[in-house]
Amino acid sequence: MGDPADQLDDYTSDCRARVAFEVLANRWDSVVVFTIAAYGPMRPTALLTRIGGISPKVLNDALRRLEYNGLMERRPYPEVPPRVDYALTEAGNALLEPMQAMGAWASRYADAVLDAQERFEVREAYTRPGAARRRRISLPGNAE
Amino acid sequence: MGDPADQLDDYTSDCRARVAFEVLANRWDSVVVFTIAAYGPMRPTALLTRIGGISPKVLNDALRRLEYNGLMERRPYPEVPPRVDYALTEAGNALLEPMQAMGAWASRYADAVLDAQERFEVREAYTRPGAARRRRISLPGNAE
DNA sequence: CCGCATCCCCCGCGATACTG
DNA sequence: CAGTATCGCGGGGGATGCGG
Repeated sequence: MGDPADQLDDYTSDCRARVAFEVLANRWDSVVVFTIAAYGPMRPTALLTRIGGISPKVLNDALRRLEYNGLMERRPYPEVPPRVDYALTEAGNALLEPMQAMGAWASRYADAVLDAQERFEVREAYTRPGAARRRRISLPGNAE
Repeated sequence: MGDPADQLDDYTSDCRARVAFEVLANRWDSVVVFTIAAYGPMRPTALLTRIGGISPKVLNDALRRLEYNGLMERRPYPEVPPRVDYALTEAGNALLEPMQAMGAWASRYADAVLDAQERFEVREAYTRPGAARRRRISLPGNAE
């Protein structure tokens, strides 16, 4: 864990390291993983209320994608009414620690990011009046 | 760094931790950050050849987005022909360690991810013949 | 050499409505 | 309750061409 170049071939040749970011690249995937890591296997409805602000369809998309990527296991029970829950796989569990490292970075630098966006927009408005809007990072307190 | 619930409020309330993933959510952003972390400030053309497989336009998009998010600093020189280079900010540098943690996970589990995708598709072909194609993680050795 | 302007495609998000 | 079917929208990836 010293020289960044140690992992560099992972990017320039076959980019293996990128896999870690791609499996969490979508908006809700990391939220779902983290929630289940914190509370254990959960049913979709529980996730809906626990997370908040996510629709059933989008949650289902996320769960299937996580299953597809091997981070989550779907566990259906042969009952009626239907019951299912989702649990982390070994790979999903192993991802938790790196995710916490990213989270620690965020709690330290999230304000810096938002400030940078703010200053960038001011600067751009001055030098390029007609500039296209950029994609801000959307936080609940951030909503327009 | 023990209980995942310690960071959980970051997700359910204002989702601060998500910022860390959003700033690297796009395909090339992590590659660019990592390359510059390894080799120091670089000019766009150098990045183009070093990284490979990325077009000038897409690289420029990535650089501007990274600048917008406060991870990179654009440093133009008043010369002709024009010269520019990009360097990591403090926030960008601080991101390197968490990124390496993610990279370590990837080198351990990337194959598991690809296997999971493979098995998922086989399973799905059996139970849902008309299923829509899913978005595979694209690696150079992976290209169709 | 830098990077902007276009154009196209794909896909995730989100809302809504419906079935077993 | 779990999951699917649609539809619209927005935005990134990629290719190409132009201008400072």
